Amino acid sequence: MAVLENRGYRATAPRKAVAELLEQKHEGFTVEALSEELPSVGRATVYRTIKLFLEAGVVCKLPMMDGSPVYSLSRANRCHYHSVCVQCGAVREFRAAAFERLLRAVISDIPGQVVDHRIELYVTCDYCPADGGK
Amino acid sequence: MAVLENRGYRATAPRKAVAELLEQKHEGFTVEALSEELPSVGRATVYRTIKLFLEAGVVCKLPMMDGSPVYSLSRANRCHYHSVCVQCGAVREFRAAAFERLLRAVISDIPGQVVDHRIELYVTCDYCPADGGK
DNA sequence: ATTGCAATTGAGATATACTATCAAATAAAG
DNA sequence: CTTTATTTGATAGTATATCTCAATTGCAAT
Repeated sequence: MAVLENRGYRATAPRKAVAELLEQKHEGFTVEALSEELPSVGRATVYRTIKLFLEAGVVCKLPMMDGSPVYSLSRANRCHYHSVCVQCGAVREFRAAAFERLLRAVISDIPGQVVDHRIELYVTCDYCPADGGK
Repeated sequence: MAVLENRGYRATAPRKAVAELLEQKHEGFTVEALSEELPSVGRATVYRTIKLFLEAGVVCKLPMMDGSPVYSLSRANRCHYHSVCVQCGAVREFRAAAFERLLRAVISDIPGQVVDHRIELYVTCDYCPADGGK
C-alpha cells in the first residue's frame, strides 16, 4: 500500500482491501478469484489496483502454458524468475545469477536492442493441492 | 500441410489456404490478421487450423509483454527460443546450447517436476518497419 | 466543519482472443 | 454413388481485461 502512496496514489478503502487480501495470497492467483473474494469492491477497481501493483513491481504477471495469466506477489524486487505449477498455479521465485551472465552473452548476439526478457519454468509441484496432496 | 496429413488430418481447401498464407508469413503475426487476409475461410477454421499447426510444432505462440499473443512459423523443429520486437512483432529464433545446460542445472534445484519452460527476449529491432525504417 | 475539485469508484458496455455448438457441406472408403 | 466420419462456418458464449461516465470520496484550503 505504501508503494502506491509513494507513487502518488491515494490510499483508499478499496485499494487497502485489495492490498490486504494480496498479502494472504503469495501463491499464484487470478484477478478474477481475487475479485470474487472481494464482493464489496468492484471488479474494475480490483483490476485497476492490481495493475498499479504490477507497475510498482509488487506483483508479477505470468502466462501459463495456455496463455492464461497467473499473478503472484513478489517479495524480491531484484531481478528474478518464476516456476509455475501447471496444476495448481502455485508460483515460486528463483534467482539464477548464472542466467543473468549467460543472458548478457546471448543478448550481444541478438540483433536490435533487448528491452526485456522472460524466463519461466512450468512444473507439477510436489504436494500439489490440486492433486489431492499426493 | 504434410505435417497435418501425417497426423491423420484431411488436406482440405481451407487448411491448404491457411498453410499457404502461413509460408508467406515467417515473421510474427496474429491469427486475427491471418483471418482477415482469408475472407473465404471462416474465422473459427483459421483458429482451428493454427491450433493444429501449433500442436504439430510448425508454429509457435509467444506472449508479448502485455500478454497478447503473436504467432510465428518455426523452421527449426529443435528446441529454440525467440526474440520478439515489441514494436512490429517480428520474431526471430535463436538457439543457445548454453541455456540448455544451465537450465538442467537450475531444474535440479527446483522443487517438483519441470514439465516445460519458456525463454523470451523482447527487443526493438533495428530497421523496424513500424519505426519508419529508422 | 464546509466547500471545492481532482482522484477514484462501480456498473455496465466494449474489446480481444478464443472456444463451443450444431446443422450443413465435404472428403474418403466401400 | 452411397455411406459415414470429418470438417466447416455462422453464431453465440467465455475469459480476461479495459473503457465510459456519472456518482462518490479523499484531501486541501478556507
